[in-house]
Amino acid sequence: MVDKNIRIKDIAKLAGVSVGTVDRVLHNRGRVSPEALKKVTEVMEQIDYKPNLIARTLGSNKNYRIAALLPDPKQDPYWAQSNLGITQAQTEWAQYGIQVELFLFDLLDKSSFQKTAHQVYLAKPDGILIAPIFYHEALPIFELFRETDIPYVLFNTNIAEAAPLSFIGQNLYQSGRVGAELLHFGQHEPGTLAVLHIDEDIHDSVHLLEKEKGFREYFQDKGKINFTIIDFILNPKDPSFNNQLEQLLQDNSLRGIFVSTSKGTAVTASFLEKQGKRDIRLVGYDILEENMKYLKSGIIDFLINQNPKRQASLGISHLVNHLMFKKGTPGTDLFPLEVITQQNVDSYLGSGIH
Amino acid sequence: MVDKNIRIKDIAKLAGVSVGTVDRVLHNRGRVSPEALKKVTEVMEQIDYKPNLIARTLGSNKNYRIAALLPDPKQDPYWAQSNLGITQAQTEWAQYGIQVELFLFDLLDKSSFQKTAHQVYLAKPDGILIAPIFYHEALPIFELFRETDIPYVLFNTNIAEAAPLSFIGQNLYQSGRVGAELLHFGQHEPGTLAVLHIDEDIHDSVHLLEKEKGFREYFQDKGKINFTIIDFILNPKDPSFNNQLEQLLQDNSLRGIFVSTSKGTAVTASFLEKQGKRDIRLVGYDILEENMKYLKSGIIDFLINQNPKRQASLGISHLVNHLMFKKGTPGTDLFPLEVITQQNVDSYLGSGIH
DNA sequence: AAATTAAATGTGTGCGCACACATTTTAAAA
DNA sequence: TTTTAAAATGTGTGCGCACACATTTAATTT
Repeated sequence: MVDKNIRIKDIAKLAGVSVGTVDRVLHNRGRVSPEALKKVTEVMEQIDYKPNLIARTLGSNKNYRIAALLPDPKQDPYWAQSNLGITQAQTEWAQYGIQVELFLFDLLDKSSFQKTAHQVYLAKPDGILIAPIFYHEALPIFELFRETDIPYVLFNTNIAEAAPLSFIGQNLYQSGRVGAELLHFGQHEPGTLAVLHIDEDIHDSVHLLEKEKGFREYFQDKGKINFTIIDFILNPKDPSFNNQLEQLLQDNSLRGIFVSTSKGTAVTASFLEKQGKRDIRLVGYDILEENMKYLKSGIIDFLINQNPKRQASLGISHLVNHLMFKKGTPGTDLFPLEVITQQNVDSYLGSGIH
Repeated sequence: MVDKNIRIKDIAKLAGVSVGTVDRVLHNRGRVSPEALKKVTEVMEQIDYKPNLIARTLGSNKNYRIAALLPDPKQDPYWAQSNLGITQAQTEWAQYGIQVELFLFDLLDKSSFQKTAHQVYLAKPDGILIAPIFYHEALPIFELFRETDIPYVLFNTNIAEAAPLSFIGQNLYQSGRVGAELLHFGQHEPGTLAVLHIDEDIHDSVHLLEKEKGFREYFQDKGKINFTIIDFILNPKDPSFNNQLEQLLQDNSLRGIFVSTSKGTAVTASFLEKQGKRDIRLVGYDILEENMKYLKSGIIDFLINQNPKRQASLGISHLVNHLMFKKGTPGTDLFPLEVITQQNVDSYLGSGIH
């Protein structure tokens, strides 16, 4: 038997007050005399009290409702992954009185985002997880959330002005640099490198351009002037989409393509396969079913994993930590820029936690 | 307010017995009549009861002692990382009455391993985390542990006959394949590829040869006969060590080197730097301080991260889950084969969980 | 049938905390 | 000074579970 951890009761005894008073000081609920406050804080300074989070949760037997606001998973396999992460977190925390309500909006419709966000507001949840992919529409929503003092966690897309409880995502600039590095690696011949932003909507152009910035600056820093970098913003729904890609392939000095979106990666890979262009290096995003197929067949060379599933599940966990355990959460949680190859992709599929 | 989770009390009411009886059934402590047992199990089958793990820990207010058996962290930065993971887990769980005792042995001395393992046995801990790097010496130790019914978790090195609570580590064969892939990538010229096993002791030769097997089979599967693969087992303490490496570099068809150990990676990188050989691709293991330096300067091209820190901390967590929460743990927890590059290495340093 | 023992079942307490509520102390008003 | 209100402090209960212990019931023995 070793020295047990210090309890509230111990602090109370040391300070010569009751547990109630200590409790009031700890949670600054007021109704404490200056003298009592002084005595308790003095003890607290000497002893480093770590509340038993397990007992805390049990003691305050509350039920929390968390709202998750994200694009409809049916529209995009990327968001389907995010949704999976939320479902996973949901079942994990269900037994502790945490319920997660899904609020889905149309990926291609800004007004749908606004409308659904308002529904979240009206539902008055205890915490919110949000993927704010529409910058301008999101700003007033955050104002709303702040008014009601509901803590909110951002994931996937960061918005500087949001001031959330925490942001979970990746460093997009650095992500672009990694993409550049992977395209550049072992390329000895000079030539052209293309950056493709393939999206049905231009909503997160800022988002994508951040990656491109990193991509370009990588080469600037390397001082490699023997590569010409070109970029395109393409809409796969556009009738001229295929033509545009074909035109790109006309350039037979084309060495590699960096696609900034997960969906675009599969589209480009499919196109390259049909054209029989196996010598052009392709770097894209995320371990989606389709991407994995092309990775294994060698069309895609590298994927950068954004880990949407874990981003979402960790977002819920952060809210739970904040609400239930009253634990501090990191302001920003930047995920590693995981490089996925043909040979290591399977090792990423197994365990969910990593 | 939603439907709360089912409690033991609820099951008792449904089965028409007392909570004590349900408790006895749940933990099969015996002293239950066949009829009562039947009634309870019937209810249990209909209702899927999930015990409140939080209340469980609080209820059985036990203190657990966990022993961690691993090489002395002072001998090797790799094991220093493992040790860090243990320290981290230690502080995380300390407030819940979990204490972790370190048992360190000499990395180069098998008898030291045996002796220290015996000390662990005599200490009679409630759980054991062990890095069984000496195969033959470890086998009888496991026998001992099994006799006393102390649960033990293996990390770093897997031993098929060990039958542990769980193993935490990586698929070494696949790791070798990833190494091969990274060496092969973008190599158009035929030439020689070297596999280097650099270790002061040959203890985990099996361990290392598994990586080499994966490495070789990668090329066999690709049908690439334009690469000659050679391998060396080297001891950095050997006076002829430098000579042997120099001889290797004589071969100017040498395209790349795959080093199977983390320490060996730094040693090789240092050698290549001194020789001014920047055109030879180098793939090694782990984000150690020294390796990072060579990665950033471009001597090392890729590192495969074994994540010793997380392996160790997760090992402790698994034991805690087993002992304290009575949760099931996965029999094997294979970590992803993380590919570390110049551009993504920093993203791995920040957050500890990932 | 009463006494003894064993098996089965039920009850009560505490883990550390949060929070409602009771009680005491102090200050302000009558 | 007594009454009333407000502020400060203390006490008690429950969260869900594990586990020790008390009680009841059944099976043996005397």
